[in-house]
Amino acid sequence: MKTTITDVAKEAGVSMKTVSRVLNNEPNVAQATRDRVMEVAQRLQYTPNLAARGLASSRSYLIALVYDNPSPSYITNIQRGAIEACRKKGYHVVLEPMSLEQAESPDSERMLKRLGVDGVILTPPLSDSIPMRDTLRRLNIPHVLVAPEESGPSPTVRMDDVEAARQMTEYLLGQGHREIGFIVGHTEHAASALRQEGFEQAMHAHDLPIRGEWVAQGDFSFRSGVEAAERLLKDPDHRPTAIFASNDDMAAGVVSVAGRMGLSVPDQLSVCGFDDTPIAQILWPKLTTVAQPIQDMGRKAAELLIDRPDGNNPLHHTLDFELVIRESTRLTNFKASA
Amino acid sequence: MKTTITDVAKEAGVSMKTVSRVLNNEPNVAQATRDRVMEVAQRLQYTPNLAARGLASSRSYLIALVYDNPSPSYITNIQRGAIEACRKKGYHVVLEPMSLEQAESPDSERMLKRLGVDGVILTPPLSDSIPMRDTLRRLNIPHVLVAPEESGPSPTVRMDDVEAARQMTEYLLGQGHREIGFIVGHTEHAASALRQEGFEQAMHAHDLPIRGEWVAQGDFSFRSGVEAAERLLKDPDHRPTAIFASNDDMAAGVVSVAGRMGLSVPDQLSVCGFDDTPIAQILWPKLTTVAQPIQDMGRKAAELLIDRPDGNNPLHHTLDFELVIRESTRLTNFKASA
DNA sequence: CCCGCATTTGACAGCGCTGTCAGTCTTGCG
DNA sequence: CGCAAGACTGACAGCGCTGTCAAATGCGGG
Repeated sequence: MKTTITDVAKEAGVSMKTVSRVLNNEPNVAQATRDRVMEVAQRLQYTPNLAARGLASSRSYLIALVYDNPSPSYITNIQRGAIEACRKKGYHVVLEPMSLEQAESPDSERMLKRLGVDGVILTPPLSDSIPMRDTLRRLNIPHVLVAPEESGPSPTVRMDDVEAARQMTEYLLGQGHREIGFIVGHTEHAASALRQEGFEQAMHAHDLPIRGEWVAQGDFSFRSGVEAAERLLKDPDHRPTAIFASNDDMAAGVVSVAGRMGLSVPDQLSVCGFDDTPIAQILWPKLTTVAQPIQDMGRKAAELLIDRPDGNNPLHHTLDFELVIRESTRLTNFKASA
Repeated sequence: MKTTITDVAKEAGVSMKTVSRVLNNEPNVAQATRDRVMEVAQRLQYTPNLAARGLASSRSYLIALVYDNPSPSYITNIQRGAIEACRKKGYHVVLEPMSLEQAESPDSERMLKRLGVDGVILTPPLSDSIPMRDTLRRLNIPHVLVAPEESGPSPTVRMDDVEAARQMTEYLLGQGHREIGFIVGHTEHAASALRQEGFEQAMHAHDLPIRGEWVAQGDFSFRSGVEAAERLLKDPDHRPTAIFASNDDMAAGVVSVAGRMGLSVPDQLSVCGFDDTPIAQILWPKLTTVAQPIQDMGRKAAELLIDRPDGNNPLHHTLDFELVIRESTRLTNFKASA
């Protein structure tokens, strides 16, 4: 037998509406009444019915997480953060994975309308999709982008990819490396270009050339890291002393190739990644990388959706990253010989 | 402006109820009427409102995924499968992570009641929690356990952990290994004991002793794998020729320790894991492991929840695993010397 | 002691849909 | 040709809650 708001109202000797007010923390309820209602609700184990609430108030208390991200650790972290924020406010997270093509087709519109979610969190690369964003705007669904760039009018939660890549490169330079290979990420992810940009900024700042043969294209997958590394390291007489991969999976690929080639990491080759996924700590040697505040981004995104900040608050939020120096990078040997 | 069922009804010249019938695939609608309604619904881009539906029919079209699982790849796979099944039937997946303690506290009850989900998928180790299962039964919420054992009246989707571990051990034995170390998984997971059981069955079948000093306790984490491996391999004069870890993360720990000790895998030490997580392919050498049909389990679980099979169908479903032989295991060298 | 205002409370409609049940229209068959 | 058993359709109530607006209450100053 479910307890309804009517039961609570009767038991507490007030109207349904008053109970509703108490439960929604609305003002203009006498403290005594409030306490009494709370006590009764507690005692009767009353739980409001989400569907009814949603129907009456046209809010669903549902936040959709829309993503097309193959990295389990990335999305579980976003999920964790979003759920954490939602829990506090009585919201729930529903999952709506969606390929880029789907997202840009009319399908996506139906899915979103049907559920009637109160907000949508979009993660890369969907957050870079203009059609997707347009659809959301047209449907008038509040949304927050987890995206590397602040583009357009939608609120964004981001990390400074350029700066992070710049600092990492600076670190490598500080370790004496001059011959640095770079592996670019998936072209569909806006972050890829930004990380590359950061890398190039640092190189330029030190008047170092960007050599075409030491920049390889990858796609964020381990396999692509392997292939890129094979290309970067194929000439024994002319190898970079360090390789900066745009994410950890590709860095793992580099480490793997180095191992196969008998190159010791970090003694003969420094390797660093980006993201600080679990693999960074499992790899041997442990990977130097950039820790993204992914969970915080998920949390922040959900918070922005729930307590819809009024115009005065900033639209875009940049969270802090952290360079994590582990064992896969070290002072270059070749410095002395120069 | 939202289109409601009334709009469609008017436009099609039928009653709301008939529209409802068409949309829910109920019988007893003339084909001509059905077609006309469908056409209109399509044209008006009508999408039923979930909340209203839920309120009227006391179904929410929501399936909750309740989990307390630290492995991103495991839960994303379960998610993938569940979502796939839900999509087909117009259901959605909401995430309710929950620690074991939470699950066994009254908190969980409120969360579940509040949402009013149509079903719950429970993954290990929550699926082994009696209080959690009791709560669900008491609340009369249909649920499916993704669990290694068929215990109790709740439908279960599982994999035969004992048999898988037995076969993997048989494989090692077939490769000539006799001195096999085993790393047990997290004690809270029922699967741990089952995998150990499978290992022991195979050993017994070959009249081989289970040596206490070659069975180490782990907790499914990389770190615990490292510690276990250090213990298993500490005596240079008395080492196992193969180590069977109860999951891939721990196996990765073993590989890492072997590397540090200068033991070549698989030449001097064969290592195998369990689960076939992404790391198994990233590791060098690639890990021999057991591929669990995790995504299929998620799908199956959701399907069972949605098309509530009547009593005649089997309650418990066992899906097939697969031994994945990669590069981390090989014929033992020591066989010849014996 | 009464009035105006702010605070607190409640009555009621209705959100968009589906369950129930009664009504109408076919059809098959004696 | 008539009638019962279906096939099909619609009217209506109401799911459990909140928004609106009106009513009641309390309080301080004239």
